[in-house]
Amino acid sequence: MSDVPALPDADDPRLARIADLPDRVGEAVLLRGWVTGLRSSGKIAFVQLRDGSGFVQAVVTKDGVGDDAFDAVRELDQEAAVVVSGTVKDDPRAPSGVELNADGLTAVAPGRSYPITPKEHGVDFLAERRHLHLRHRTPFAILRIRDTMERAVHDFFRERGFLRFDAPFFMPTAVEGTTNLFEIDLFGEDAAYLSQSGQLYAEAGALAFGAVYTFGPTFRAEKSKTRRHLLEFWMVEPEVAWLDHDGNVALQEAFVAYLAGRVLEERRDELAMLERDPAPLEATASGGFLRLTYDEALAKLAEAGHDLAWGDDFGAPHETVLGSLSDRPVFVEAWPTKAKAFYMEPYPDDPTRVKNADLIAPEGYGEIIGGSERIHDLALLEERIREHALPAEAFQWYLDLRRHGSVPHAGFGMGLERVLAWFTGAHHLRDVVPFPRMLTRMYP
RNA sequence: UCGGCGGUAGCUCAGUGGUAGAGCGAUCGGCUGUUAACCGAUUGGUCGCAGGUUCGAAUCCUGCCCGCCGAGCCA
Repeated sequence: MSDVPALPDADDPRLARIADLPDRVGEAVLLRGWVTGLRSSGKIAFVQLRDGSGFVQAVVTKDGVGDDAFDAVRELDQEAAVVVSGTVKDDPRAPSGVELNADGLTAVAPGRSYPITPKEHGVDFLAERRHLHLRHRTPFAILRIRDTMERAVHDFFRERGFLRFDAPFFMPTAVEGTTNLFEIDLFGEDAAYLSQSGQLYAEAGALAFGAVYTFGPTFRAEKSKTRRHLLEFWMVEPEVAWLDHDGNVALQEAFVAYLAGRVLEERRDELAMLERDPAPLEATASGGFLRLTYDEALAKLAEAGHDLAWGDDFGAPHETVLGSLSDRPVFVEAWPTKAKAFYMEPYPDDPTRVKNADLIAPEGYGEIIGGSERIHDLALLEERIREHALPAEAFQWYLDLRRHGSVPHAGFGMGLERVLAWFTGAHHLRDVVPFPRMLTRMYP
């Protein structure tokens, strides 16, 4: 490979990341990156660069680098890999405040007719090239915010003494009878399913460790084709022994407020790149979420012209109405028992309602959390399993949790992508995952 | 699964019965401060697939494929 130019040593003190350039004004640096755009005239060229940490413009003049080098710069194409040397310079005309006065530029690899040109592209075109689209500004900003949120999830629970507790992804049966599951062939023996929730296992963890959380991918074989659905998404599921419904709601509010706060702390620039108004995140970070009972929500919906019967579940349009009641998420509590999952604890003075809450995001992003106090009485749980026609033998281990030292406990599940999409103002959940998995998209 | 919309140049789209179009991109040339630069030239086609109606179909009809948005279900 004699045509590959010599690369700088990894310990060369001049090596810099674009993100660090504002701290190195006046220094001679080396950047390793890729060309995102190029404009030139006869004697000056503007090379747009990215290096994974940020974006910056290098200015190359014919006088500065010589005729041959200048001509070589003008030959660069989009996504050519380059090593650029130069001096960092303050410049108010630059979006990031700095740019690079280049005195040398080495092409490492050509971009070779890079397909994602500076031009509007359709959803399918970009999805087909997701592996390349990741290099561009919008995915760059969103996935950096995703990284911050994932770290914040762990920090939040660690600071509160929770144990990270990994639930299995292969499951012997459905957690809830209603949802469609992906079936896996296990050597022709009994079928297994991909996990749609780690909750039942997290309950075992809560009774073993006090407070645990799971965080991992979750699979739903629903033929949903809306901006709020993926076949594979990431869910956070805390579960806490001795926690009651009110404590559960308080935990959820503190958690979502913390996530919003961390994004505001660490990713202001990325929100700005996305032209996302930070105001809803600021409101959310301060807590104080609106709490409605199911009955109050029904009344609000009736005022908005949506007449539902008591016991009906809410559809997407109804969630949008409820989410628009506040500039931060809205809790809907005390749902009809018959509309909810078998494991939810009923109110002792009104068994037609359960101690649960859904948390609905503003701006039409839908439900971001579902949580409840769990049934801890053995006889009641056995009765519910029968009522829901669930296979009792598969739930014996789950019933054991009620046979041996059962205590009240509660938890919830938060869909990471729903929250992330709302925080970033993304149009679709597929935009907030590196490689989204959908009904119509399994490549790349 | 159901409903609505769509598939024409590399990309985004216009074209509703009579010679296949525009902008952008790409290529070449020009320009010393550009930010989706600008100016000039060049390059561009299995009109989703199959069948039908017609003198003639991108355009009308039938079937199929694919995608987008939504509903249901859910986070």
